[in-house]
This record gives sequence, C-alpha cells and structure tokens, in this order.
Amino acid sequence: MSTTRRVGAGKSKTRATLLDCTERLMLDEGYAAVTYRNVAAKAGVTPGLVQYYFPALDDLFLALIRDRTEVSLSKLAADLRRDHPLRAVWNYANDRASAALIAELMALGNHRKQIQDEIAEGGRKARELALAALAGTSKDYAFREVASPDVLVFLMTSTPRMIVMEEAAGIATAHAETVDYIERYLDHVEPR
Amino acid sequence: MSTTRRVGAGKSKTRATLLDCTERLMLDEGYAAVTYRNVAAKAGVTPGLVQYYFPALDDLFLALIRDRTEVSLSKLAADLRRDHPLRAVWNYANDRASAALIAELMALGNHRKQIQDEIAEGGRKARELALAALAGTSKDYAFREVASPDVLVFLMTSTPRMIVMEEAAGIATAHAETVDYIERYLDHVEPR
DNA sequence: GTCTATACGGCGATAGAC
DNA sequence: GTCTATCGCCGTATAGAC
Repeated sequence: MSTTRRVGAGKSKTRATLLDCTERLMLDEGYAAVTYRNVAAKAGVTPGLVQYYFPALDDLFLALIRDRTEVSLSKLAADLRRDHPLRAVWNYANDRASAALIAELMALGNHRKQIQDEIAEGGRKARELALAALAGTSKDYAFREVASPDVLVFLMTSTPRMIVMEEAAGIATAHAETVDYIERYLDHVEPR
Repeated sequence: MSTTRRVGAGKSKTRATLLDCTERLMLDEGYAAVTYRNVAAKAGVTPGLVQYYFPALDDLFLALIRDRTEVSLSKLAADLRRDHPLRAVWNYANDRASAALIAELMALGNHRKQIQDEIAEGGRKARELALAALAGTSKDYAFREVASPDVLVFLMTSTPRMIVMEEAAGIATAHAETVDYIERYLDHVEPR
C-alpha cells in the first residue's frame, strides 16, 4: 500500500456521526451488520463516503474502539479519585451499553490481531488505574489475604461482563443472586 | 420453507468429517472462516456437497453444537456421579477446547436466535445436573451461607470461560492467581 | 478536502442437472 | 447422492466530479 490514498479529517462532524451509527448497528444487529452500505444508509450518505473516512472496515472498528475507550477510561479515572475505588471498578464494569459493545468487539477481535490489541490495551489501562487506586487507599479489604487485589479486580470486572454476555445469549439464572453477593461484599468493605 | 429439499443422512461418515473440519476452522480462524468453500477444501470435497448435508450455514453450526454438547454433557454427568461434584463442574468448565468453541459459538449466536437457543439449552442442562448433584451431597461447602450453590456454580463455570476469552484477546493478567484462588477453595471443601 | 460512480472477485443460497 | 450454474450482496480499489 504505497499509494497516496486520501482520507477524511479526524474531527469532521460526518465522521462522528458515522461512529455513532456504527455503534448502534453493532448493538442492535451485531458486528456482521456493519457494512459500508448499512452504515451509509443509517447515516444518510453514500457508501463511498463512509469508505473515504474509513478505507477498510477495520479502520472503522478501530476508530470506534479508540473513541469509546477514551471516554469510559476518563470516567473511570474520575470515579477512582473519589472514596470507593472498588465500587468505581464495579460501576465501570456494570455499564451495560459499554459491556455489550465490548462483548461484541471482543467477538469481532477474536481473530483480528489489530482490533484485539486495541481492546487489550484499553483493558490493561483500566486495570492499572484500578490497582493503583486500590493500592493508594488505607481501607482494609478483609478478603485481602484470601483474594489478592488482582483477583478482586478480575472478578469485579469479568462478572458483569459475563452476565451481559449470558443475558444476550438468553441465560439469566443466578445473575441477580451473584450481583447481590458482590454488592453485599462491597457494602461491607466500602460502606456508604 | 415448504419445499422438499434433499438433505444428507445424519449418520454419514462424510457428515462427521465435515463437523470435525468445521470445529477446527472455528478454533483456528474463527466462525467467519466457516464458509462452504473453506469447509469443503479442508475436507477434500466440493462446496456443493457440504451444502447438501447442511442446506444453510446455520444448519452446520447447529449440528456442531448439538453433537459437542451431547458429548460434554454426558462426560459431566458421569463425573458428577463421583465424589467431588464441585470439582466436576470446575473441570467441565476448564476444558479449554470446549470453552474456546463455546466462546466462538456464543459470539456467533449473539444475534441469531436459533443458535443462541441451542447454546442456552446446553448451559441450562449442565447447570441443572450440577445443582442436582450439589443438592444430593452431604458435604459442607462452608461458604454456603455467603454464596448460594447457584452463585457458586455460576462463578465456577463463568470464570474459566472468561479466562479463555480474555486469553484469546491477548489479556493474561490475574488469571493464574484467580485459578489458584478457586482451587484453594476446592481443596478446602472437597479435599482429595 | 468531500464526495460519487463504477468495477471486481468472493460469499450464501437456490434450482436443477447428472 | 453428488455437483454445477446462477443470483444478489458484500469489501475493496480506483477514477474523477465538485
């Protein structure tokens, strides 16, 4: 690819609209429905224009990941600065729209290195922020000798994600009970 | 679909070969690589023949789900009849090939009702078997007043599944620690 | 810089030939 | 029971209009 192919500007309003339409398409119909023709139809533009901003479909997915990751990471960072770091992690992972989008993107990235790496990088950053906040607090997490902060953060983030995935798959059993169980633990170690 | 379309026999050796090739394709390259042409090439037959046995691609996926679910459920049932039901659940969920296949199938089924239902049905049965075995034992699971059997089974099955998915996404942190944590619990409530 | 029109090969699916 | 021909939709590339 040494050709000088032209690409749309990064701050265009059209570009932002295309990302929104892509997100809605993914959540409503899955990533397989994200085609140039579908995105264009939803945004009211021609397929060629979508391709002008995102030369390959993966460019579109990558742009969506970067944009949404940036938003949710800065929200997490702000929440972690407050008094209940573990609750902040729990709330971060319990954002249903984000969790559904991530599930869809993880499925998409399952066999696409670039997309996979971009998602993993976001997860790594979230984890770093969380562990730093937990290390900086003087709270006693009680289970600390049993479950390390690493294990705690893993379970806090993976459980809501798994629940969202199972719900999308039509399974609902034990979800409410598991959420209760974890929230009772939070009430204990980070009382409001 | 009221047309009388012809379909290959259910016990054909060719059919079984096609299912094996489909499974390998899914694990190696993802479900998007499961095309009539790819499956046919891997099996050394013509694409038309694959379509003869599985008129739509979803028929191929459904057949694979049914076949593999039956195998792993009967293995789980046999293990549950032994002395360590919770370990049986843990081992069942820790079968990496199965977990990877299920992750791929869940992603595939995310927006396809029929496939989704078939997977959910398998999950429901596994859960039923596990809960029945746990109820029938006289062991004291110690955490029972904290986490109900429902929550226990959910965490025991969802954790390995999430680990496999994260690994596929290039994330590995805290996995070993989490496995250790759960296995220490198992050593405690179901000592060998 | 933004956008449109057109062409190409690969795909799932169907009907029907052998 | 096995295989071919054909159809419409897809991603992508390119040439060029405004």
